[in-house]
Amino acid sequence: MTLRLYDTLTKQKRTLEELPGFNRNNVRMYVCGPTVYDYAHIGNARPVIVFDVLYRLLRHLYGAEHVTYVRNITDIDDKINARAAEVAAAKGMTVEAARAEITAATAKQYDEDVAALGCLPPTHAPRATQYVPRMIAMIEALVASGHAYAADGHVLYDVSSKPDYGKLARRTLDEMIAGARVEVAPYKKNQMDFVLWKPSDALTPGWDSPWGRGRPGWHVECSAMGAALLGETFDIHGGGIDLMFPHHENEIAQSESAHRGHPLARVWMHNGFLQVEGEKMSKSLGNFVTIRDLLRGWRDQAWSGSVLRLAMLKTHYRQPINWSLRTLDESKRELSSWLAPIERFRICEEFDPNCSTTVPNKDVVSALSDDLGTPETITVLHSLHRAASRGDRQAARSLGRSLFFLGLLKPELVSAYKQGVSASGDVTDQELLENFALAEQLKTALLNNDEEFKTQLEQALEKRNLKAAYHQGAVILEPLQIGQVHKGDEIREAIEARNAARKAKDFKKSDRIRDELLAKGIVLKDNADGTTTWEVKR
RNA sequence: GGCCACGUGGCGGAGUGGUGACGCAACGGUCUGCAAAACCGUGUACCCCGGUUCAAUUCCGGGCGUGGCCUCCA
Repeated sequence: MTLRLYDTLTKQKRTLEELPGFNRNNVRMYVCGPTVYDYAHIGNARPVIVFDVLYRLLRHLYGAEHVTYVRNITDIDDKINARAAEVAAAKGMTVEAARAEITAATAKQYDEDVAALGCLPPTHAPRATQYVPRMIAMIEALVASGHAYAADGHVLYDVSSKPDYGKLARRTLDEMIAGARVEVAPYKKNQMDFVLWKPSDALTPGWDSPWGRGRPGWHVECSAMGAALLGETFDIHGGGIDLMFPHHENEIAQSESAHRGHPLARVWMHNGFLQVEGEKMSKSLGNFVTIRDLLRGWRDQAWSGSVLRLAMLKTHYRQPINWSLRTLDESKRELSSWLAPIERFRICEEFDPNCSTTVPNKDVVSALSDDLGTPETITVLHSLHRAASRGDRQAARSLGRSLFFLGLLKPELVSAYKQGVSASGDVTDQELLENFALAEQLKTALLNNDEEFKTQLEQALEKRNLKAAYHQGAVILEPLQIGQVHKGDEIREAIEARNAARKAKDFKKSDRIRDELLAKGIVLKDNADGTTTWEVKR
């Protein structure tokens, strides 16, 4: 299987294995991670999910031990500093302590959010603060080679020192200057020169350097971390399309200049933007949605991380995506329909919940190998589902494995199946997903010591005849003990009474029972095998 | 103002120079006492105007619309 990926730098699909220097025993990917000063929003979720799928594909193609994935955490940043100054003043602590507190808490939240979306942890998640000496060394090298200059406490990259500056954004220096709308700092030689190092005052976190106490510029953080963990040239560099300029352009300039012209990445990948209900997502428009919001409940519904993930993968990663309730709802429907045969054939029992990967269907691999064709992948899943629904156990197995591979079927969900949550016969896949979403929320509540939210969720579970058991940070849902009076028993009794009436051909009575349940929002289904199941009316 | 994407049926969303992916919804059918579910089946879609071509939704040019970048931003 050859992997082809669209390279933003050359504007064409490249076959990874044919690129000079590619080594299948050492495949390296760098993706720009979050700046940790606030909750991650669903726009942030897109690259994380997209590149997680790529990471999984690379592990499958080349072996997990041969793939290194770095996703950094930016914990040096002026937005963070601004917030740190506020917190420091309010709590009477140093700015450095405040900065550390804010970034640690936000990074933890980020990890939880991303895990809920079914993403594997990257091989390395370096923090900028751990690499300041590397950054200083890189800046010194740039000054020494004439690509950078110190001025007025700052160190700036000299864009005129690199003739091909602008090659990623496909803009010449003249075009950039023509379009620029920013005031030019007086110490800059060229208008487009960007900061590698800037001075910090007493109220701003800073590190000692040859140019005085200061802090690195944003772009150099990624260049230094990438080089430290992946070497001068690596295979794939990813991120959102909005980072293409200036961030990635500047990374290229710095890294290539510091590394004797060696290219930074063999392939540059950029995911498209996300809108909410057709509008740009912004706090001022009031349509700003964080990952956390969605997992806790959005538009009066709890959404499982798997549903969000599927909704994100329905659109090809380079296309713009419109985030809407309708798409989420459809994703939920599709995912639950896929789970039906998996449950019926007890496919999950074949999986090892501790195994992070499993062998997917070959058509899935083939679709993904053509520039991450997730829409085509979903088509494959549908056709497997169709075959499985017709009774093809092999197809059900392949579907299950593929969903597992794609991160759409999580080990925890497998555990839930194994725990028999769905085996009682009166829980549908639809509900199972909802239960699972509750379990995920519960996990979040636990991690945040949010007792109120936890109690609220436990009550919601109780209404569904479930209770939560906690084992080493994992949440496992278990059916309530038999003997307790709960809704499920009432429904079961009603179903039994109705089936008795049906047997006696007293359809008037049986229909009345069904109507009574319907009035309570319970829909009955008489299955082909003679059993009767119920679900909550949609 | 400069640069760049995108515009496909009721909805989501692929793809292609010439027999209408795929899903959701809708409609018809099969099955079951009836429903529901499940299964089977059903669609004269490619923003507008020119051009190239035997043939364009697909290529080229122009227009309109939406969005992004040029400033922190996934």
